[in-house]
Parts: sequence; structure tokens; C-alpha cells
Amino acid sequence: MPQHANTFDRHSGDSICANCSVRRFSLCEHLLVGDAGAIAGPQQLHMAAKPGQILYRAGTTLEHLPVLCEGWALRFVSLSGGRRQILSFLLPGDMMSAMSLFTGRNSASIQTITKARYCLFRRGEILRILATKDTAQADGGQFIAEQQEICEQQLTDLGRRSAQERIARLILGLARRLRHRGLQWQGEFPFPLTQQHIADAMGLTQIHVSRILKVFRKAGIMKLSHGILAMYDTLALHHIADMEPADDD
Amino acid sequence: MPQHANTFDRHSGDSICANCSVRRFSLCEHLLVGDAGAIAGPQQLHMAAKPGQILYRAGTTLEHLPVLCEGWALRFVSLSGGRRQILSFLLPGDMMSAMSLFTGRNSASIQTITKARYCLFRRGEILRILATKDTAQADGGQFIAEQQEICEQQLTDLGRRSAQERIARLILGLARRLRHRGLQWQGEFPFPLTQQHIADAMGLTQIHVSRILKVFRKAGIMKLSHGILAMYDTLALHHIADMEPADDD
DNA sequence: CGTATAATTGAGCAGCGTCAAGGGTTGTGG
DNA sequence: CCACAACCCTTGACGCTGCTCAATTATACG
Repeated sequence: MPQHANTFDRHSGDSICANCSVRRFSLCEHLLVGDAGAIAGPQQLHMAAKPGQILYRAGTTLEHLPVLCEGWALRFVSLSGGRRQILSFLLPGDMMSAMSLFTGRNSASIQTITKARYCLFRRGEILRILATKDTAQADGGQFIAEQQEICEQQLTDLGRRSAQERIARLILGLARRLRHRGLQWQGEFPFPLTQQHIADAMGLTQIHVSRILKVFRKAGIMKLSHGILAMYDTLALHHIADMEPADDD
Repeated sequence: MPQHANTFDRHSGDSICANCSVRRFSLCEHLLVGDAGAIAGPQQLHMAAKPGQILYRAGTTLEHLPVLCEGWALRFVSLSGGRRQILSFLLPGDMMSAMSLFTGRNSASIQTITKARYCLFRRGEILRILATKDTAQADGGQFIAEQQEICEQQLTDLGRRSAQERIARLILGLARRLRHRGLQWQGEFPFPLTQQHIADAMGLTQIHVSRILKVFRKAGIMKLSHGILAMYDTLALHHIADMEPADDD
């Protein structure tokens, strides 16, 4: 049970999840479909949180696995000297602590960025249900393997790429994840990260992020202000990011 | 089947694995114990490789999961401009591509550092056997979750720590992994990484690594030369690394 | 409105990269 | 046993990327 949640409701899975727009892209799809193993009723807990709220602290034990339904969140660790590293951003449909599905421990703190809704599943329950499924896609290892790949890409970004490359790749990576969940990512769309968030994720200072966004703005590539990201030239951004545009980019 | 292996033998699991000193710390322990699900005979392939050999290239499909038996190896990606990032170092007992256990794809290239021996298991076989086990420790997700945690620690190292901190942490992290496998890590012990390896892993240049190792040497903390690491002052190293010494350090 | 938070801009500096030259060690073949 | 090549490490000079410190200006929120 989260330590600082301020409101929560008990529902049967049907009432809220039935209308969930990202369900079919997430773990939930495997847990809620109406076969023998489906979770329903009191197994499931829907929670709400305000922006900036810390939901879990690093090093605690999680019996429930939280899945983000709505809003953005982040996972971070803090270290000596007030330094802070954001490990990943969480979008609707993401497991908030995929690792803890297997270990029971979550090694990073979890904090909301926007107003958020999330949903708790019992660890044991998930593992039991996934074990009954035969499809490889339903294997819990899939989800964590995917996250591992993202983490390793970020590792190379921090190790070997310039600030411009890093920021371009962060934006495009998030855009791609939004796209795969059927959320808006082109033209002007809500983008709640502050420059400080970007800095903490990419190992930079907020000041330097400001300068680089200014470069992008002057070059007519993109503009980020007031929580709205305006994309003008994705091709140029891909070029800076050292990425090939995908077919659907 | 690896592309560039130069020699290989077929054995029953008993002949080589029976004498394996790291077996009980690795995945193999769960696969080879003599119950109904044990792998034996032609399911298992022992391979050998020379130093510096590339065993698998990024982006290929792996039907067999390789496990390192002896020697050191590394996983890396190369990117434009001749840049290269080492994602992880592999020690005896490590799965060479834990991710591919679930996805079948390995996203990084794998290269030996020293002369090495490794062992191939069929993916399907592993998953089948692990599924029959009840203990949580035998869950394949455990192994990858552990790697994920290491990866995220390295992410914070590259994002927020100085070159001195990074190198100190790399050394201590490797020492800890050696210790947990019952291998030598104190006093003088074999340490096959070159300064270039360290640089590629920590996002630095070989030249800068050289300068920092000089600092450590002058300060009487440790000395690394000719493949031998001599530890003089682990406490000071922990201090530089911003780490608490463990009980058994 | 007043206050806290977020972003902008400038000046100066440090950590680390680049370029370049040289020395040590290992291994190989004559 | 020596010569040579390949590799690894060391050291110096210099420059750039990105950090620090500081002041100012939006912008959101109660």
C-alpha cells in the first residue's frame, strides 16, 4: 500500500478499466480479459495522486504492483550532494516498478509529474495469472526485458552522446512511446516535463537544457513552453538525434 | 549457433559442468541438478573462444542462450562516429544475453575479453524447466531484474558522477561480483580490463582513465598494471566511490 | 496581488576531450 | 636470441562542452 496516496476507491475491474484507452497496450490487458484467471472486484485498487507527489520511496517492499492509468510519473534515485538521477519516465499503461514484480523490492523512488491515476495489482496474483497463459507475449519477463533495452539505450546516451543528441533522443523516444499507445505526439501536444526533469534524466543542468532548447527553437525544429510541445521539423530532430525516422514517424 | 566460434565440443552436462566452480551461483544450477527436468547430453553445447573475439552481433536472433563458464566478456553497442559504449561486463556464471531469454533477440554485441569458455542452452528448454520449479529464485525474471538494477545504477553513475567516482565504483562493483562467485578480489588478483575497456564502459577517454588511475596509484589506493589489480586501500576507494563498505568488503 | 516555481541570459571556469609524441611490454617470426 | 610489430600506457599542451554562480524575467497559483 502506498504511503502518501490521498484518495482511493475500490471498484470492480469493469467500472473503470472498461473505459481505459491504454489498457490494450499494457499488462492490464492480460489480467483483465474475461477468462478464468481474470482479476475482478477487491483484488484491484484504483488510486489517485496529485502532481509531484512521491508515491513510493526507494528500497521499500511492494506487495502490490502499481500500473499507471493516467498522467505521467517518473522513477528516480537521489545521491549525495543533492544530486538526482531520473531513471525513467512513466506513461499511461506502464508498470511503475516492473522489477518488483519479481523481486518484491523497488529500488527507485516513484513520483508523479502530473495529476495521476493508478491501479494496484497483487504481485502473486499477476504471476499466477501470467503463468496460466501460454503466449510468450504474456510472459512477465517480456515486459522487463523491454525496459531493460530502454535502460541500456539510455546508458549509451549518457555515456557517449552530446547534450543536443540526448535531448533530441529523449523527446523522440517519448513521442514514440506516446504514439504506440495511441496518444497524441505530433503538432502541438501536452508535454508536462520541465527543463529540470529533462536535465535530471539526461545528466545535465537545467541551465544547459534551457540553452539547447533555445537552439532548437531558433532553428525552427521544436518549441517547448507552458507544458505544450510544438513539433515543427521531426526530420531535423531525428538527424540531430542520430536516429532513423520510423515509417510512422 | 554463434558465428565465429573456433572450437566446440559436445558433452553431457556431467563431464564439464560437474567441476564448474561457479555453477552454484548461476542459472546453470537450476538447469543441471538431477531431477526430472535436468538438461543432459546433446541439449548442451560447450564452446571456446579466443580473447577479443566477437561471439554475437547486435540485432541477431538467438535460439540458444549462452552462459559464460570461464573468462571475462563484455556486451557493447557501437554508434556513429566510431563511438562505442560497453553496456556490461560478463563474469563466469553470467548469462551473456539475459534479455534474449524472453525476447529471442539480443540487442547488443558480445565480445570476449580473455580466453573464454561458454555453454549453450536452448531457450525453450530453459523456460520449460524454470516453469516447473516453484521457488521464486528459479524464476527467469529474477535474473533479468538483477541485471536491470545494475544497469540503472550504471545509469546514475554516467549521469551524475565524476570520472573518479565512476572508476572507483566500477572496480568495487566488479570486486563485489567476483567475491559473490567465490573468486579472488583482494590483494593482487587478475583483472583483464584495459584502460580502453574502462573508458568505453564509463563514457570516458582512455587518456583520462590513465590520468585517474595515476591519481589512485600516487595516493596508494590501488594499482592496475599488466592485467593485475593490486588493492591497497579499499576503504579510501569506497570513500571516493561514495559507497558504504559491506560487511565482507 | 503576492509568492513560489520555471525559464532566460551572461560571465567565468573546470572537467574532460583532442591531438600528438614517446616509452614499455608482449608476442612472433626469422 | 634478436628484431620487429602490435598493443597498451603515459605525459603534455590546448580547447570545448557543459557546470557554477548570479541576476532578471516570465508564468502559474492561491
